[in-house]
Formats: sequence, structure tokens, C-alpha cells
Amino acid sequence: MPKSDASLSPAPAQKIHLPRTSESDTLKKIRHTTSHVMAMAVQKLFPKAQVTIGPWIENGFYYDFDSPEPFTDKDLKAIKKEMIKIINRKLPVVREEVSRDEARQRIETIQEPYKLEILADIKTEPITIYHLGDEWWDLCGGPHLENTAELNPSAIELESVAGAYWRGDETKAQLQRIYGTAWETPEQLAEYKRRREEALRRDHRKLGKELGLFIFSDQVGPGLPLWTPKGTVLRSTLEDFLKQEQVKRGYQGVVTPHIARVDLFKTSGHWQKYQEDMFPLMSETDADRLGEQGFVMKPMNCPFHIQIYKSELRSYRELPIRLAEFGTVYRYEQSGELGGLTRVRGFTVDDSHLFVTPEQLDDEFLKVVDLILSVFDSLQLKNFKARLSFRDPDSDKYIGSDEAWQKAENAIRRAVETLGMEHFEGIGEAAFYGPKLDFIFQDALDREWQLGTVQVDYNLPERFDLEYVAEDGSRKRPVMIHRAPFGSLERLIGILIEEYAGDFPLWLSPVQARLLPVTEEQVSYAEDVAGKMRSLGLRVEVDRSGERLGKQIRNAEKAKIPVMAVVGAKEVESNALSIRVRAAGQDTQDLGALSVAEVLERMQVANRDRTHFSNQ
RNA sequence: GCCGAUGUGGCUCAGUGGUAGAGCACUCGAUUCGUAAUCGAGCGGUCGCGGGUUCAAAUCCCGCCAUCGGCUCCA
Repeated sequence: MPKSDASLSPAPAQKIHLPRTSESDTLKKIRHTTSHVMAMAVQKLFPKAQVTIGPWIENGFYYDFDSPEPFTDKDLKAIKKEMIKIINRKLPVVREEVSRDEARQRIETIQEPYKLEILADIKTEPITIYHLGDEWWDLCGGPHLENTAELNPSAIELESVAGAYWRGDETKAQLQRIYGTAWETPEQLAEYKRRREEALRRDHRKLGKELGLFIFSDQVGPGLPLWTPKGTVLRSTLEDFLKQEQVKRGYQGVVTPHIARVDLFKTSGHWQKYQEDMFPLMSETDADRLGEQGFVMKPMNCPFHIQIYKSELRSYRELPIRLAEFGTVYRYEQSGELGGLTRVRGFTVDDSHLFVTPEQLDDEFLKVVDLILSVFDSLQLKNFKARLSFRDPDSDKYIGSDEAWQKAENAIRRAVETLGMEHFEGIGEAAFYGPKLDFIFQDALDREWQLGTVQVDYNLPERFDLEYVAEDGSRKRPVMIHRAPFGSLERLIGILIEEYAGDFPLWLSPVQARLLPVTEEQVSYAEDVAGKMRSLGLRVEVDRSGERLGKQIRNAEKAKIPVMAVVGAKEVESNALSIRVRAAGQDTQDLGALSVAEVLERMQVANRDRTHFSNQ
């Protein structure tokens, strides 16, 4: 291996194991106790701050306070200092069991109203209380360390402050949350921080900029990505790939406009149930605006596809009808929710709507799941969870009858049972028109994002009065399946960039090969070879910088180009290329000289089969 | 939308009241070179935007915009 600096090559594997809190009783104790110590420190420094909840989380802990003055980053330093004092006082952590009444009385004495609410939520008795020495205590299920002295201040870090709503409800009080982390040893803390740095290096926002895939422009607006030529290659390659898969499975492409009369969305129910996620009405006159006769940007494609379905009288013989479109939709996301490509205001859904008979539903649903899983497989995406996203029965944000919802949920349950698919349920995660089966992925910072989705919908067919002519000549109602394996191109690409750390497999790489002439003498030969590659549909560049080979290689490595082909006098002489390949998770390999014909062949194979450039 | 932080050439960052700096990138010149940085010169900035304080503001104050970390919400 050539010498390298840390920013360019993967860090060596570390031996330090970092358990997540849920896997380690020790860490649970450390983090519970640390959060109590922090809360005590906060109340010492900010006597008006009231405590609420302070649980451990997978990488640390947080504690929410109701404080008249918001905390700033500077306060964290003072709080940490105070915590060290508390730790050094070697306070015993004592567990006490009390009755509900006793707990209530004690809370009233110290005037902590949030604790009363928490107490009301604790269903079991006795109530457990943990004391830090004899001057601070909190309701807590534990477990805890036995003494604050067991904590190592050098293994603790207060990370950030954030606003959080009491009970996660934005209509309730805004609390001040402090996030922190705590470990058994300073070495573990250092390792945790190192991994976080590493994760930051995979961040698609950073890599997207470095690799020149997309940009944002303040003049265009927040949450509206602009795709560069390189990023557009990614998009089109993914689109082409999925279109091919869909043609194999009987999908038909359609194209629909980006705006429509607001009436369309009144019929669908979007205007009633989804309006706050939509860009406001546009219209030419105030009269239009008042009469709501204007146009809106589409937040979803379904009503448009429904119009195409409705444009002809459909026979049961035609069904299932599968209408597919890479449809760009616009949603007015709140400003604070935007971020990179994972949350934007304009995005392209690999959307399709399937119109099926009730009898075809189960089979068709399974076929969709099969498509989605095969797409993930081709993209080498393995780390995802399946979520059954059902409605919240207490909410009024849904359309349709209970019966329709029940039927749709049952269809999804049957499907995951048939497949034996591991899954969990998300109550309140349904679309407003129907329940979903969602596929959830994580980004580099462990945040979860939904990509693929399949939805069963009895409601929109009802609202749009869809029908088909059945075998007996009667008119029947089709069922709709909404589905998007990618979810959206933007979010998918964001996740893919992080998953591959920017090292795209050859078939997806914006630039698949770069030819590196050793001197300017070889440039024209390199251009000839590049021309041959392009004629075969390969994406290739010639480095015309005139830089020395070492610099050209460095630049190609930084650009994460999978195939580097060195062209010197020897190669020109023998009609060859000296090949250097890189691939995600592997060291760069020097394959030596190969004939041009051999390189062309191997590149085409890798491109077609979505594999790596073969090293033999 | 809410809480906190941040915003300086294309990129990464330094500069905390006294006329804007570095490295990389870019352009030019020299070098014609074999697997992760050749040397030199040059070009390039309304210091996010708008107000204010001051003799003087990148720096202090106010408002707005954007980004980042959370909350809420979601493909």
C-alpha cells in the first residue's frame, strides 16, 4: 500500500468493541446514573429548571428540562464541571421503594409538576426512587451504579442541546434537551468519537459535494436539489434499471403533469387531509383564489394515474393494470425538517399504481414485494427493516370506512405471513388513504428513513368511483396498490452514497474509468481508447491535466473512479492498458497490463451484470 | 414551525473593533515525468442579506435568509 492520509483511505479495523446500551447492563447503569448526575448539576446551576424525563438511548442518554432560559453550548461546559464535582463527592446512589401516595407527597414537596404526570403513567407499585446522596432524587426504574465515584469524567461528554416537546407533542411545552454520552473508559469514548467522525465522512451531503453529484442553491430554494451531469448519471442509471425490471413484470409507463386543479385533490382527499404538506394554491386572480379554482403542485401522483385508469371503460380481462411513472412531486416540508437528499421539498417517486380485482390483490401484492426485495438485492442493500404502517385509530387524519381499512390491513398482514417476513408495526404511520408495508433504512448517523413502500387502498377507488366490468357483466370496484421500491430517487441516492461511502459499483459510477496518460505523448492514444469505450456505452474520461502520474492517480482515487487505466509508452506499444481498480470495502488493486480488448470485455461484463471489474 | 449552533474566494479553514489571509482548485510558465500531491508566478472575496452602534464593523447589537444538531412531521 502506498502511503496515505486518513481522509483518503478507510481507517484500520478497531479492536475496541462498543456495545449499544440495550446490549450492556453496565452501560445502562452508567448512562442512567450519568443522566441523574447531569440533572442534579443542571438544577444546581439553574434552580428554576424542572426535571422531566432522562432515559438512556443507544449511544448515550438525554435529559429534558423545563427551563425559563434556554441552555446554550457554553452552558454545557459549566454543567460538565458541576457534574465532575458531584462525581468527586462520591455520592452513594440509593434505591428506595415507596408507595404511590408517598411518592406523590414527596413530589409535591419539591414542586416538580412533570414528575406528577410521570408518576401517573407508572402503572406498577411500589414506585422506585433513586437518590444521589441525600440532596437529589428522581423517579427511575434503574438500574444504577452504586456510587457516583464509579463514573469516569473522562469517559463522559455532553454533546448538544436541543428543543424537545413535552411528551413529544408540539402543542405542549417546549423543553430543553441535553444529549450526552458516557462510557466505561476514556478509550471507549475516544473510539465512539472516532466512529462518529468516520460516519461524518460518509455523509451524503459531504460526499455529494466532493464528488460533484448535486447542489443546492439559495436562489432556487431550500430542499430543491439540482443534479449535476454526474449525479444525473446516477439518477438515469437507477431509473433505467427499474424500468427494465418493471417491463419484465408487465408495468406500463405513463407521464403526467406536475400541477393540477385543486379540485382533483379535493376528490382524492388530499386537500382535506394533506393540505399542510402541500405548496399553497396558485391562481391568476383573487377570485380564483377565493373560489379555490386554482392549481396546486402535486404532492402525490395517484390522482393522475387514476385519471388515466378512468379514461376508458376497463374490463376484468385487462386487470391488473400497472401504471408506472417517475413522477416528481412537491411537498411543503417545514423548514426545520429539510436536510440533504433525505428530506427535500421536490422529489421523484418511482411511483406505480396497480388496479386489481379483489381476487388478484394478494397475489399482486406479493409480486410487488418480490420486486422490491430484488431491487434492494441488486443495489446490495441489506440493512433494512419492514414496517407494517397502520393508522392511529384515535386520529381523524384518514379517509374511508373502518371496513375498508380493516380489509387493507388484513391484506398486508396476509402478505407478510405468507412470506414469513420479519417486521414490526408502526401505529399512526399509514398514508391518509391506506395502510402500508414500508422498508426502513438507516443513514450514516443512524437516523431512520423510509425508502420502499407498498400500500393497499380501497378508499381512492371509492372516492373516484373507479370500476371495471366483471365476468358477469356487472360493474365492480377495483382495489389499488400504490408502490415505490426506491421510495424516491433523492432519498435512495442519499442512502446509497452513505452505504457505499461514495464508492459506487461500476454500473452506477458516474465515471466508470479514467485513462491516465503518463506523458502528453499518450493523450491521443488514450482518446482513441476512450472513444471505443464510449461507443460501447461505457462512461470514461481522459485525464488531460498534464500532471504527473502520481497526481493523476491521487485525483482519480479522490474522485472514487472504479477503473484507472494507466497509458504509457509501453501500453501504446502493446495496445494495452495498465489497470488499477478500486471497489467499496476493498483495497485498490494493481492488475498490471491488460490488452485493450480484455479491458473492454471486463468493463462491459461488470456494467451489465452489476459486478466488479474482474481481477482475473 | 420550535430550541440551540454556524455562515469569510469554487472547496477546507484562519482572522473578535483599525485598509481581508492560507492551503487546495483555477490560469500561465518551466518540467515530459510509471501507480496517492513537481516547482514558480498569477487570477480570485459586496466577509449570507438588510438595518443599527462607532471616527472606524468580518468582528458589537437587531431583523431576515440559509445550513447543521435535535423536536415535531415525512418518500
